[in-house]
Amino acid sequence: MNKSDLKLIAVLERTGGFASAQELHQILRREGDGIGLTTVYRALQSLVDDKIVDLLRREDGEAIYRLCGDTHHHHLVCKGCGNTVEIEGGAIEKWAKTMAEEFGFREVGHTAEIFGICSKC
Amino acid sequence: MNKSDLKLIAVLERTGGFASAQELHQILRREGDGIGLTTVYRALQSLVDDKIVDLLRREDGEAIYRLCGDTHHHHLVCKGCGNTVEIEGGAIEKWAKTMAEEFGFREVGHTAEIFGICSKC
DNA sequence: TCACAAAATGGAAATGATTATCATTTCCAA
DNA sequence: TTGGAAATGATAATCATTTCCATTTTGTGA
Ligand SMILES: [Zn+2]
Ligand SMILES: [Zn+2]
Ligand SMILES: [Zn+2]
Ligand SMILES: [Zn+2]
Repeated sequence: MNKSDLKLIAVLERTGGFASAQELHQILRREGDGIGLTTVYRALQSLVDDKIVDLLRREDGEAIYRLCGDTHHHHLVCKGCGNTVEIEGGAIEKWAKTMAEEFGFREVGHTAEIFGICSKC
Repeated sequence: MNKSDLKLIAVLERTGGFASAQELHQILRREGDGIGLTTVYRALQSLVDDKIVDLLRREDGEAIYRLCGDTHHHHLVCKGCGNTVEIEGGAIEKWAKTMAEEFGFREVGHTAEIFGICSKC
């Protein structure tokens, strides 16, 4: 956990929601921080490894990042404003386990996200 | 539905599982078909629009495609061999709907995939 | 405080998937 | 047959991400 990691955590806290590496880099630059894009990518990768931020993908495949709680969870994301709610996925966990057993899969993981338009939008 | 679309459907039928645009292009080229990469991308995009193929993403964000049934469903994918099972997600559908209602979201969609190691691997 | 190795940093170039252009070819209905 | 629309594919352009590498910063023992 070095200086750059902390900078990224700070900006993610400030912005909330998901943002891409490029966007986070621009924000920091705009604020006068001379951090390099390479360092932004490195810090984000490190934070993902440490499970401090979530990585998921926009529809076009671009990686987006968000500060997250420390427990396994899923997201409800607004396609309008990007507002995000962390939700708990009891039903999913059970479903994934059941399906995996039924078909004889092991070392099982899963992804599940919900997206729509929030009440404000 | 033009000639190229049919070629792509044919090769996807033959290979089964997911493959990237680049991989599908290589396969066709290897078989002597002079189809261009551009056309492969166009055909795949068109098939996705028509809901004839599924588009999902590798961990690195690369798009992968697979011929699929015509009803809403999810996937159980082997990380070893790529073998894929279409599964039905009743629990997910209910979960997504419930969560969306609880937080006042509308026009709701969702993604859910399970991945692991199949019994053969 | 000083010297020095390890870690961190950032700019530039490389990579690789996807998309945009555009000239040419194929289709097809009149 | 013919004129225009649709399809095609080579090439170039985009754009996110990674690699490389030289420089700077940091930490530590003498
Ligand atoms: Zn919203
Ligand atoms: Zn889960
Ligand atoms: Zn397998
Ligand atoms: Zn579903």
